Amino acid sequence: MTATSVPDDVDPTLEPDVFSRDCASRPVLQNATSRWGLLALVALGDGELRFNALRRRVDGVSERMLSSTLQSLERDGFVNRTVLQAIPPRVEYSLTDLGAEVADRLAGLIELVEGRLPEVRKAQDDYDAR
Amino acid sequence: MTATSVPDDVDPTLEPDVFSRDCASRPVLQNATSRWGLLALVALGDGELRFNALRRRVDGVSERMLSSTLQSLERDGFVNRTVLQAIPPRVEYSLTDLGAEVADRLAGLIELVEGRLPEVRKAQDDYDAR
DNA sequence: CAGTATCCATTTGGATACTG
DNA sequence: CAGTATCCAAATGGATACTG
Repeated sequence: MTATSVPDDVDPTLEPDVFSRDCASRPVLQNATSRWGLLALVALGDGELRFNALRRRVDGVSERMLSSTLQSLERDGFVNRTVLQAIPPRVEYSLTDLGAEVADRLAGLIELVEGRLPEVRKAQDDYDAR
Repeated sequence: MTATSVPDDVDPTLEPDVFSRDCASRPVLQNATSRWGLLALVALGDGELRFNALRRRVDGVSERMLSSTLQSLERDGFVNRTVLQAIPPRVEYSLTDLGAEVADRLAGLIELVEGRLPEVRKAQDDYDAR
């Protein structure tokens, strides 16, 4: 065994391991799977959308939360923000290549959960009945 | 067109649509993709674990959060909780069939994000440099 | 239209101590 | 060992009003 002063699970440049406390992938995953992040990514998977169109699609999201969610997704490289010079202002949101891959996986997850929802409801009813 | 007093996007028994505000799949997805729910599910994908073993695997989770996370996952039918009568007490956590399918998808998502982490870091640096 | 600013309520989450 | 109970700090999230 060789002695080392650099434990793998703290070095951010080698072999990311999400199970380690400080892994950089954790906050990225949280942005992508957050309440509104997940829905925004999947909504954009069907094509680019402007701010208010996206807000209508993601039913229930406030302006503030959609705005900050999109900023996080843009920062992580999942979403492109394109400002079109015009009056009134137009801003188009679209997925990057990476964002599209993430969105595909999330769409699969949603499809799975929606499809098995009766099973989930049953489990919930059984659990609550105890 | 036929008149109806039951809009599809509010009736919870037909065609769940996650984009609708009251869709029952939303809280289920949030439990599965929450900060600790995602890690617990994927950790259990490698085999059943006892409470403290799971806690060690999911680095950084508190007892309280792991406990409440597991309760949510059990309620939704993703996790089985088995109490083995013994002293000291033993409780085994494992995935249901549905939980295993969800965990597979989440593991794929994690693998994707970990693998593309350099790309994400680059995007973050570019964004922060503005 | 596409946000930002402000304020406030709710939720989440962590530390610690304790129990069967 | 496998939790629960309590307390408190911080983050999340919503409503509303306002701006370029």
